Amino acid sequence: MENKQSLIADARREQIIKAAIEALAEIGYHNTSLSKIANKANISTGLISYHFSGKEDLMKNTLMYLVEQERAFIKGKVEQKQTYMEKLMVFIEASLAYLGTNRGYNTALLEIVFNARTPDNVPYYLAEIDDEDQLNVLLKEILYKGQESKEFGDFDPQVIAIVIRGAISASMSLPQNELSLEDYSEKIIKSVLKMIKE
Amino acid sequence: MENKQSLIADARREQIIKAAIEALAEIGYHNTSLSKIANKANISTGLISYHFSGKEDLMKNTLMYLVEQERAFIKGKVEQKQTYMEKLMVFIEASLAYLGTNRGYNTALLEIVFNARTPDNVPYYLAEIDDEDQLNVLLKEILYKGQESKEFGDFDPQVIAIVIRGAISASMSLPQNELSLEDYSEKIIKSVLKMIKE
Amino acid sequence: MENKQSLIADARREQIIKAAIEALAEIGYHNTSLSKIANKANISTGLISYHFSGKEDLMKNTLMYLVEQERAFIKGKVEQKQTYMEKLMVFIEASLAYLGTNRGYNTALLEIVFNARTPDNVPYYLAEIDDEDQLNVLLKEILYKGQESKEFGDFDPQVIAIVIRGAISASMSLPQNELSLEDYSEKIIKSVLKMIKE
Amino acid sequence: MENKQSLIADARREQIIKAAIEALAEIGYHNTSLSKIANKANISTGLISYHFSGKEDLMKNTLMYLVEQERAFIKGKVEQKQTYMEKLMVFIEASLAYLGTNRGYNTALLEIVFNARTPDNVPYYLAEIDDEDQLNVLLKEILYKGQESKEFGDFDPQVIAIVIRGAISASMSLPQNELSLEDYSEKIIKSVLKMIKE
DNA sequence: CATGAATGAGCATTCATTCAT
DNA sequence: AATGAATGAATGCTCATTCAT
Repeated sequence: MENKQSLIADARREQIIKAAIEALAEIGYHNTSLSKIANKANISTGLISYHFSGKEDLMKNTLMYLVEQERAFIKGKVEQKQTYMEKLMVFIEASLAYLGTNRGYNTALLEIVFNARTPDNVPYYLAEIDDEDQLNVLLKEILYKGQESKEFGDFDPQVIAIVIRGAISASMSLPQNELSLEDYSEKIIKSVLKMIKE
Repeated sequence: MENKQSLIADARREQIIKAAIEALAEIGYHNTSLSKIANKANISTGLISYHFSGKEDLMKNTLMYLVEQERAFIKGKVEQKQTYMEKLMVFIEASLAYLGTNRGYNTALLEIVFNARTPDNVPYYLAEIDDEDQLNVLLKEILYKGQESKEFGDFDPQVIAIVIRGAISASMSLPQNELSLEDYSEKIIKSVLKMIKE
Repeated sequence: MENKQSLIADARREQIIKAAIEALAEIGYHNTSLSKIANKANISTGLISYHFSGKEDLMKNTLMYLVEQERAFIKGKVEQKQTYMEKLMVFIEASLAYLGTNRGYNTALLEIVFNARTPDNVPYYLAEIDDEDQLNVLLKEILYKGQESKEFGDFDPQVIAIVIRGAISASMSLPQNELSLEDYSEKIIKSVLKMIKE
Repeated sequence: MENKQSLIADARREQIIKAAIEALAEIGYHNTSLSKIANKANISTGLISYHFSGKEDLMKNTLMYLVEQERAFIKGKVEQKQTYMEKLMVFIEASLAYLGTNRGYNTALLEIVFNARTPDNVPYYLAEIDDEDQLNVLLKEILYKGQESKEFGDFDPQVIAIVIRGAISASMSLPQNELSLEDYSEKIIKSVLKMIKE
């Protein structure tokens, strides 16, 4: 019985989260009210408050959902490769591809990260939210092990990780007409290789 | 007469903008109301509406102010150098230094860019607001002319510009205790040099 | 269940409308704010916005309510009469009586008609709001059928309708001490009869 | 010196009043703010407060101006006629013609009469504003003297005056496409003659 | 006589949240 | 589990008025 109810509850929660993502992508964080989300999900406002302890809780859960989607996609691609060089290349490729194909998800994520704040008013983009960003952990691991296995040369993995992730994020502000995502991907990889080469 | 009055108005506008920056940095865009700004500036809410046509107008002007501060600082440093190699290095150095010493200004800028929207609901971070980001123009110029003068090797200036600016932005999320800004700056420069070397 | 809830909502809407009428009659349209109406109804301001989409919507509904009250009263009296002559006389009589006994309602109606504007800024008193004024339709019908049945003589029903309704409206500005409503009613009827006599 | 200043002041007052009339006709009383009037007149808001003791004072003066314009026009026409019958006919004709040619003025007048209130919150349309409406006095005089001179039959001049003025006011809500003002004028006169005939 | 800076109150509206049902 | 009625606070904004210059 509890199981069944829990299933219903879980489905409801996901339904609400998906409605939230849609709203965030379309109208942005600060126009996204609980009642607009409720509208999109065809449920009552009160029901959201029943399933989430408040707006902040909903946003935190939505963010976790979005992060998990991206992480799973990229991790899946990386695990299919053997060498760290390949893993690194596919990490960059997959990251850019995910951003390219899931504009809405990415917009929603940005809206939350740059707008939501913890109860003590720290913005998410500065907060050391729970466990350290898992994609960063993955990337640093690739770089570190690539050095250990002598595939890569000498560099500070933490710094290079930041540079790579910066380059990926920056792709968002690419002038879309001048440079295709594929070209950008290729060129970024080439540049990164120069940085990590022996 | 007009001059004097205009000076008063200009001073007021700057006072309001500075109060807005403070508020943005402290409590974030979506908690920053006109009345909180007015409070900080010790003036009435209505006076803000008298000097700016609305909240959006105030935010746009605040953004312009912030961008101009940063641009002036960095451009000043760059112009003191002769070779493009030096110009590039000081561009990165100055950018990171500015971010390090003006956390509040940078936070305020981010809050606006990622939260404000044009009247037709396009977020600033996607909108092709006014002329293309002037710092980007400056950076691309350095890279381009450095290639022409044979100081730099072969690469796509636009892509490298994005990577560099991504690395600079990403410095914001540096784990502050593990790596000093100076170290980061040095290491970034070293990595960048690898990318642009002949 | 739905029925019960809907009844609650309907009762609330009528309560709000009645509070609006009171406020309009007492302090006039442009001093009648939602919060003053809320105060009169002992509810919160937000609740008005919950039941009506905005001030204009509330005013439109209030106007419809007022018009319907008057129409129902007069139409009821008219239907009790057989000949068109009698119908016409009772139309005038009832109109004046309604105005006399429901000063507040009539004031509220005037306040709305002469102050409210459609979203495109057309005043209600010029706008071809919904169907043509139903009382006018009723009056013109009486005049027209009275001509057909040879009870009345020859005249333009539309013009006479305007004159009659003008005379009724003008009663509002009667110097109340010099001439009683009953006397006025009687004299108006006598004059009107002269106009429509064969 | 005083004379010259007074002339300037008078011109200023008229300029402000004319700007007010324009604003009232275009956007209605409740959207007409002092600053919008000031804008139209190309002067500062404060100057209006200098020449009029407040918004109510300005509106009262604007109303007086409008009433005087209409009164002068109609009285001029009436005085050119000799018999009371002719005077009556031209009174109606001129009233309707004035309304037809001065829509803006008439709209402004309505906006004031139905929106402005005395300091003790009595609406102008109910207030026994200063001297009794001068056009009403003129009309009653025509009717009364016409009876004395045996041109007209027996009726209550006050009641007939109200009816006539009601008919004139009602012309405002004439369906403009179906009936021309000239036709209406002619038909009204014919009907009125029936009422006052011996 | 005229300006423009400034105030403070009031406005309609939206929102997150609560609660009885 | 779910609804919809209700609250009270907050928001951006406009306004009539005042006042030093």
